[in-house]
Amino acid sequence: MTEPPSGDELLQVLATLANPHRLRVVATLARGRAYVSALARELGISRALLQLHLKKLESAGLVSSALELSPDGKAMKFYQVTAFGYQLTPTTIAAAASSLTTPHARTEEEPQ
Amino acid sequence: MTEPPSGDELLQVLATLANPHRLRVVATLARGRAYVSALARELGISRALLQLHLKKLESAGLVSSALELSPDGKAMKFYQVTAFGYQLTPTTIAAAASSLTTPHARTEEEPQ
DNA sequence: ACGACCTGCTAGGTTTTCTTGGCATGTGCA
DNA sequence: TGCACATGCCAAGAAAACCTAGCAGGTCGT
Repeated sequence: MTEPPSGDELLQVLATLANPHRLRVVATLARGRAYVSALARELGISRALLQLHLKKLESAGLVSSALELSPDGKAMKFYQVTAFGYQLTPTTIAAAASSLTTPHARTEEEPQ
Repeated sequence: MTEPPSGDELLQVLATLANPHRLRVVATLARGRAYVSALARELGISRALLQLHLKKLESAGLVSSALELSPDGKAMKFYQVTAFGYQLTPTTIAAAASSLTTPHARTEEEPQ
């Protein structure tokens, strides 16, 4: 993204991409859209597993989906990558980290 | 980095940065080097926990350390960020994913 | 000797993530 | 009707990550 992401957004993107399956999903979709079952076959993983990974990728905004009807009437859900772009440097991380919502038990602060 | 990272390298970097504590560590070190105990106090986390995070960061090549002796003879381990830079786009991910060696990621040896 | 600093390690429990297998829905076609 | 294909969801075990508490070592100054 052109504007710097919030800490939480960056964290979600990083956590989402930090998985070999999801990395492959993004890589495969980068070469063209595909529907779930076909993608599962191409990647050699189960459909249930792929769906969970796609769910995470979509909730992180890295892929998007569109439910379409094939010519023979079957419902098929197509996924495609979004045009995301994140720069990972000490500086960009420093900027994002300042807006992290602390998941910290001890220093839990209340908005006064 | 300037040349495209391997899939495994990218995966390790992503997994390492996908943690709020480690994100804060990088952010803090980006403003200047620091030694472990001081960094732990500044971040408000235990030293043991910080050391584990620093270990991961260093093994991913995101920070580096140098053991130095303070003027009064105490050994202090200073950490600093490396000048890393990773671009995260569908294209760069597609390039990296082709060199992934982990469908089920079991590069660890069994404890015995 | 003691307290205040610095470092490093690890066993253990908790929490989160990952993965499988099953079951549900629906369509089209022989 | 039965088969092949598409979708979705969830329970529960397996695996990995996380964090704490406690141990060890060291130097310095009072």
